[in-house]
Amino acid sequence: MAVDGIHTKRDRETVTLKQVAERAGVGIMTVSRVINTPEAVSDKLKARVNEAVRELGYVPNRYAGSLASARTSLVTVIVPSLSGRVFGEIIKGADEILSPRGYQIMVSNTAYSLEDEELVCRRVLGWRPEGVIISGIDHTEGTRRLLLDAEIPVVEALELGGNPIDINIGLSHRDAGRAAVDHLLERGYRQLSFIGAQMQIDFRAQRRRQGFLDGLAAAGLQAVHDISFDGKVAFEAGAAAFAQLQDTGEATDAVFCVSDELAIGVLGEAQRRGLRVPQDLAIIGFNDLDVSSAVMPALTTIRSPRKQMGRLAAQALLGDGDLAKKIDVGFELIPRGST
Amino acid sequence: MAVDGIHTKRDRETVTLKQVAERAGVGIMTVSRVINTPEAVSDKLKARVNEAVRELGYVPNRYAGSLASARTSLVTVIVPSLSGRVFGEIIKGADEILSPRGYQIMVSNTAYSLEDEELVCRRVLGWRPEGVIISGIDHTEGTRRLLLDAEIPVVEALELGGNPIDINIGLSHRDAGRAAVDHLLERGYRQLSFIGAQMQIDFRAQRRRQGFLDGLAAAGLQAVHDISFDGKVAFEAGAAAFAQLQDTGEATDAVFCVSDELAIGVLGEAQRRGLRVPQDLAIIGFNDLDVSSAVMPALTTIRSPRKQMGRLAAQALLGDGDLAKKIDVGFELIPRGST
DNA sequence: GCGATTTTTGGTAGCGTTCCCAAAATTGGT
DNA sequence: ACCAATTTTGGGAACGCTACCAAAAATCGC
Repeated sequence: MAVDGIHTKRDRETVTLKQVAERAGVGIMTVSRVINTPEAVSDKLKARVNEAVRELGYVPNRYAGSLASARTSLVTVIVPSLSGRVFGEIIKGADEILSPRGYQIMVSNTAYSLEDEELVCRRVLGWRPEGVIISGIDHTEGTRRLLLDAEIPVVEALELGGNPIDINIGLSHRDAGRAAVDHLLERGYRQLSFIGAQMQIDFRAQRRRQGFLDGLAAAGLQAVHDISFDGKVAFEAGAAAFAQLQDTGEATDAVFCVSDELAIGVLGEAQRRGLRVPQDLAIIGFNDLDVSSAVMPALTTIRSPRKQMGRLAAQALLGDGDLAKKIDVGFELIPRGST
Repeated sequence: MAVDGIHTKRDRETVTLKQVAERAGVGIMTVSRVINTPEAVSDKLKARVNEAVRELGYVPNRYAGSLASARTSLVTVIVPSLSGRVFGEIIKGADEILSPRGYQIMVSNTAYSLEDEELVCRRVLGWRPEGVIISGIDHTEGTRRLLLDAEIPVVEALELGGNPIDINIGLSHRDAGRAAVDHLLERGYRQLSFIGAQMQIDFRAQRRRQGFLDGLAAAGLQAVHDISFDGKVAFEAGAAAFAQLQDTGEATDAVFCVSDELAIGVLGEAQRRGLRVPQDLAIIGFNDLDVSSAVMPALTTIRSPRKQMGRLAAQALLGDGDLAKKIDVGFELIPRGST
């Protein structure tokens, strides 16, 4: 309990191994062993040491330990955003695997900027992680260089493709976009539109859009509207984009939204305007958020196994089994009421 | 790039200060200065050193640095869950303040268990954080002891009350529950019910319920239903709980849900059963998720300033301004279409 | 009961930095 | 040009722990 904020001096007398050793009347190494390899210490001393540890409230200093042993038990996860529901699940999946194995996760976010990613990467490598999980396959040359030089396993997660630094786990967002069109076409819709947001910074979203456009082209069609909303991905953004689309342009009978938030916003706005979904307007999203099945009609969407990707990424870092260097986790189109 | 998973030996030849110093033809301390206090080094040497740093791809080792300086620039945030939207915002708020000041955040989760919290706490203190943000005010004696002994600023966030370890930032969940009843009563509803989930482990939810019951009692009323769903907080849980409530019990004309997820689930189920909201049934939630304003009718709910709490917690750790030891961030009841 | 193993314990030398101080180089005044 | 004051540079001793090896204690076989 400090009186006023963080203090920087070495002013708190920390309890060290040596103090515990003195208190227990044993050598310093014995204390170290009680903590790290208790099976190598006699029961008698172990009891004495544990007693001293408890009395003094000793907590081993990881910096000293890691410096001496060159092991950090740290894995860093680099994501574009801390707030999204999407990345939380990746982190959770990875943590489920890593925590029980004694690894600590350190999360850093890049705010969807490749330059920031490089900065973050450099900063984070100072913590000498034993593995890195990083989002996406688009990085600056500097980032690639840093990661390569670190000589630790690196998993690029979420998207498949490019020239992987090391291990790549994800799915083809292009194929996902394509699957969305195919589904809409199959259902008989022909006036298709696209709604995205923040498209300049989200490469995966760009690829979903591209897949969508390609699919349309393959069917000899063109997008009626191809909107990228400037604001953040959010429910209101979807509503606003759809309002704009309806007010200014030609009629559309199906919309592919780059994410479920937008799709649900579109759904709300469409209903407000008296459109019947899916009769007058079909809507398909991407992500399968938990809300997506709760809205009415439930949203047709494409689910990516996010938590699974986190788990696989963690396992790949640990060298579990003989996981491939490239894992396509695929995606699943979930047809529901909105199409 | 490692061939197969994390390797533990000191087998990768790391670039150290010394190597950079040799390369640049300067003393080791000069390199250290170029990195930490560049203004104290002549331009000539600075250039030479930076060149060497770049050529060798040197990244300072934080373990050595922290061990020597007794500064870690680390702040840990302990939350009950990694997946919820709620805690992500706290973390984000804290990160917004701490990142620019050069602090790294380390997040750990307790899975809503006080015992795990103590374990997590002990583990995390090994990283010698310069401050701790921990969720809630309920902790084991051991946790309190650990945190007290660490002699670092500790912020207990999210809820106000108890006997704070150090700094306490939050709101009264009891008052929030109370506000919910008052609102419903004022709107003329009299057959009030409560729906919660995972109530045994979520102390804040318990207090909201208590406030609700107290408010009812104060008005000389009793809850028609008082349900705690066993599963996780989720949309379907709300739907299931409401279905159960409708099928088995007396009529209710208003429901207070311990969280918006449940409330939205209730809303969906009510509509499916042909109930008009808010005429036949009023619904009020807690949290004000982003979906809550997107559903139809929009959900009346109670908003807590989550991101703000994260920011304030971070500022309190930094000793910014002269923040009080106890900050009530309050809450806001947002009346919308569902009541 | 005694030497040969085997198990348990402890000392010492780093790990890669920063802090503290002293030495060297630069600057300024006259 | 010389001395004093100032700025810039570098050396050595921590920081708290683990790896490695040697010493001590316990165990075993006969």
